[in-house]
Amino acid sequence: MYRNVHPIAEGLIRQCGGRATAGRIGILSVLLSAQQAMTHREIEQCLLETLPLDRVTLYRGLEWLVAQQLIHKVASGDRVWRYHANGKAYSHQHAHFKCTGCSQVICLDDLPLERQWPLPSGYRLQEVELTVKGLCADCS
Amino acid sequence: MYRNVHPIAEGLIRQCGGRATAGRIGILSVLLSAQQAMTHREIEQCLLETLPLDRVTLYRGLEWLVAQQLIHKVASGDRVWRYHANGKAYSHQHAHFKCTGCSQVICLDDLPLERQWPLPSGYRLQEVELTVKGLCADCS
DNA sequence: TTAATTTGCGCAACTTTGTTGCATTTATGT
DNA sequence: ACATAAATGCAACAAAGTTGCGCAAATTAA
Repeated sequence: MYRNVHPIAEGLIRQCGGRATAGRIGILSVLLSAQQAMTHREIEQCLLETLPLDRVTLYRGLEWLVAQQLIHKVASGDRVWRYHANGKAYSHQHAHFKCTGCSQVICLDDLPLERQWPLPSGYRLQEVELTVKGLCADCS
Repeated sequence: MYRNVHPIAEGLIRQCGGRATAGRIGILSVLLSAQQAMTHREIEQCLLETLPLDRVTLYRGLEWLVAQQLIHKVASGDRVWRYHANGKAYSHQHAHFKCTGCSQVICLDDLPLERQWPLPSGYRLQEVELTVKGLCADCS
């Protein structure tokens, strides 16, 4: 399935001036064709048959892709990072929904985070991390 | 400093019908007199001289206090739980601010979380986790 | 096309955060 | 003070993530 996006992934990586290695292309392809944010584990599992990568390589690949802003990291409250490809739709700040049933994480684009958040005086806002938890359509 | 709150902590624990052990009283006292949410590490460090607790005991003490709703857990995106005493002000859902400079976490009571969050149809909301990141007055 | 160089990969070992099982100790009601 | 249920401490384990280093592969230069 996600093989279709290989050329796209490779193009994106080359545009960043980085080496287009099998690992990076594979990782980015998985994330590009994923519907939700994925954990390190899930990505590893997904690549297991076609491209078995070392844990460390996967971590470093993800780290690099985040640095290039091709993907972004999501902290969803269970001490595990999740990763999601940055489509045009996701280049801005956005909230996430985490299903307490199946643990899947999706992006909520409709939630406006660019509003004013009242902070104590002297405090400066940099980023807003909003995770709505609940049950998805399948689990409820 | 936090010795003053020992009797208060003990009272709160007894009200829950739990054993008033030195460990629980110590942990709750630290959190009651803390200005921000604290990590397991910070609490351990804080008790080191007066009441050196086993790591596991501390984890279990915190777990119990959370179950009794005397304290609450905060997930602040760095894979580390933080704990904060539940004053009256904190018994409702509220947001947190995490300083990207000094990593301290404070509670933001003014942010209304009880508003409507637009979710996909079929999705049911359970809980909202909102962390605003930025620089605190000291770090900016 | 080949050689040189830079960059990424894989392995092993380590760290941090948190959990589980079990024997011992302690708080509390009688 | 005594019995007992519950909390503690120890050891071992587990998951997520990081670091160092030699080797291999992707670019670049020749």
